[in-house]
Amino acid sequence: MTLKELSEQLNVSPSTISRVLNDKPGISSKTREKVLEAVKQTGFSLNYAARNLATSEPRFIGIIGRKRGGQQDSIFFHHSMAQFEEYFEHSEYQCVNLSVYKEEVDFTGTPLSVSDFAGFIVRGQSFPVRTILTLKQTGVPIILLENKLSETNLDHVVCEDRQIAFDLTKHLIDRGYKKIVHITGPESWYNNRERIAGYIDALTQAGLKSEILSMEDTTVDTGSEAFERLQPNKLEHLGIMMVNDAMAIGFLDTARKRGFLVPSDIGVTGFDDIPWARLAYPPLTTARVFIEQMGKLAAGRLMQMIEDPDSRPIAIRVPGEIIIREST
Amino acid sequence: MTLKELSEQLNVSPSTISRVLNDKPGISSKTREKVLEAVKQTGFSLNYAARNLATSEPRFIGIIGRKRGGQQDSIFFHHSMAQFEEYFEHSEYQCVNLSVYKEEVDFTGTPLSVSDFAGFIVRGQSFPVRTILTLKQTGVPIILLENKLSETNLDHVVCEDRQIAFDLTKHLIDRGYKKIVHITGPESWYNNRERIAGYIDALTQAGLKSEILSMEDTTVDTGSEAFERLQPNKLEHLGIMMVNDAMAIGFLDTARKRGFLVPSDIGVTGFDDIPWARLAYPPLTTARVFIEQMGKLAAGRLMQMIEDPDSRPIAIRVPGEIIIREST
DNA sequence: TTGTAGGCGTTATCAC
DNA sequence: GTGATAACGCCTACAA
Repeated sequence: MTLKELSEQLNVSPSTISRVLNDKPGISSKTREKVLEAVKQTGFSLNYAARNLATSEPRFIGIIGRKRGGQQDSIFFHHSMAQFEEYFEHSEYQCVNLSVYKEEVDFTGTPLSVSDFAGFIVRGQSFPVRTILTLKQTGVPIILLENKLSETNLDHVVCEDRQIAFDLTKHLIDRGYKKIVHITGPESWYNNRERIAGYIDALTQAGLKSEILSMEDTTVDTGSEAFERLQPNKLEHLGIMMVNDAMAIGFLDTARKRGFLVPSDIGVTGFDDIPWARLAYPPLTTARVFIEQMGKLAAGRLMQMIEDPDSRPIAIRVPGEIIIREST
Repeated sequence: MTLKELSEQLNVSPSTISRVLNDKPGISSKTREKVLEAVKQTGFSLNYAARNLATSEPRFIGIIGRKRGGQQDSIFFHHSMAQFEEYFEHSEYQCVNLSVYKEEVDFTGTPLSVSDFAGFIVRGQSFPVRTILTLKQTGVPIILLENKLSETNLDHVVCEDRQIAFDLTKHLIDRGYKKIVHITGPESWYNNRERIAGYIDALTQAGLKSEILSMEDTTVDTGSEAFERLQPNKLEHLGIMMVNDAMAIGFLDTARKRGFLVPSDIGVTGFDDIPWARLAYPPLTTARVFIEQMGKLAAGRLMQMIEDPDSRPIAIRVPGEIIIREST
């Protein structure tokens, strides 16, 4: 059904209905109610295409992340996606997931183009800076979630990576581990760099020497691999501050297979508190990151940016929470 | 840039460019190439809204599932979503996730309406039949993934739930467990019913008595709870055929805490082979379900249905693969 | 407070 | 083979 058809039924003009449906002023409450009632009865809804053609106001929110095919990302993906969708549900915006396996966001051959987007949420680390900068040049508001760019001023929502890493490291020190190693992923990722800084802060404060092992990725498998590369011996009484839970769980698994006792021979901390962390054996000491809250904050801030395109970029930082279990 | 603007640059009419871009016949290869070249140069792309308004051809694929807030769903969600998106990437269609917490799909207040959708993929179990039937009445092609409706003939992609459940149960019998219990979720879910059938098939064949415990949900927590409800004793030499991995992992965790040895006191099998199954302690015997492949099949079949709306509904069934680890 | 008319960018139909 | 023209359904001046 079209506006015109409905208007004929109601003996009003299409514009009147349009005004009611767009909450425009200057309509008598009597007609307004009559229209609203009829809309409800008939289940009428405005045609997106026609509407967008007339106003050229974009109605989509693009959620962008890089798919890495790994399992460790799926929980974060799911939880933050759910927050975005919930936030924009029944708003005038529709979320669309634009995550790609490649390094570029590419609309060719796609029904949508950049001009259909009111804003973008860019999730996570594994995106080249160049790609984000290209996106920025479109002029569409962008907010980064779990990332931050030093190259340019972009709104972003991150957790207090550095502080949390500091706290975790300090916890290992307090537990009395002799040598404390940090195992991390690519240093091109913002949060890895921050966590390294927090680790070093804590060691420096305690007068200990730092040792960092960087892996190519941050999966369960690279966690296992890290154990093999490290070749720990029990006398070292090692404390491991892992950059995330998935790696920590892989590390724990291999340590157990090699006959190491956790936490007595080696202590391990994770980062994120994914649902499986408490089910690891032994249950993983880690830091809870409030990803749902962060997702909601990102969506809310993006909405502000859309409504007020001139607002200056801000940083939103969400604290974490250390959760001590039996792996330390 | 608009078609008209581009046409002025090129000294051809808008219709000509439109024809080229839509692969219509009746264009000299010279003009065709000239246009294609200019489009590439300028990065021009057709306006979705205008295009849709003119053709009224829907360009969206709706992915529908019910969000349950649990973690156990996220891996399946992520993996199948990734397959849909990959399949429709650079097609004329755009995937949109319409998953909801409620029981209805509701477009009110949303920029999109039913008429924007070329097809729907309905994922998983936790949707009332009524909702799916309502959706069906729109006339838009629908395919069910990991579900099947006896109420009506709908295309669907499922795994061989019954056969796999049979194989898992048989494995427990072969391992010599005395009493074999099946722990499942709501019987309103298609795959739970199928798995129960497979379990009973195997027990009947072996001349054993069945015992089924149904829980409200199929999460890690309900897995733990199932252990408490069952109150096993070691003399029973129990084999547990769990309806999924998450529950099995919860069960294992609690069993260990209560001092039970797996697999000697109790044997446990999962279902799905989620990435965490091999990391459970002990590593979980389970059945691998090829969710990526199933997602791709669903997308492909939906595409066929869109192209040929009269094709008769079919069932696609994908076998699983038993993976024996140390929990049995 | 309400109605009328023109235009948004594309496609389809018809004419050349 | 190509160009003109009329829709598609909605919004927004402007008119009443």
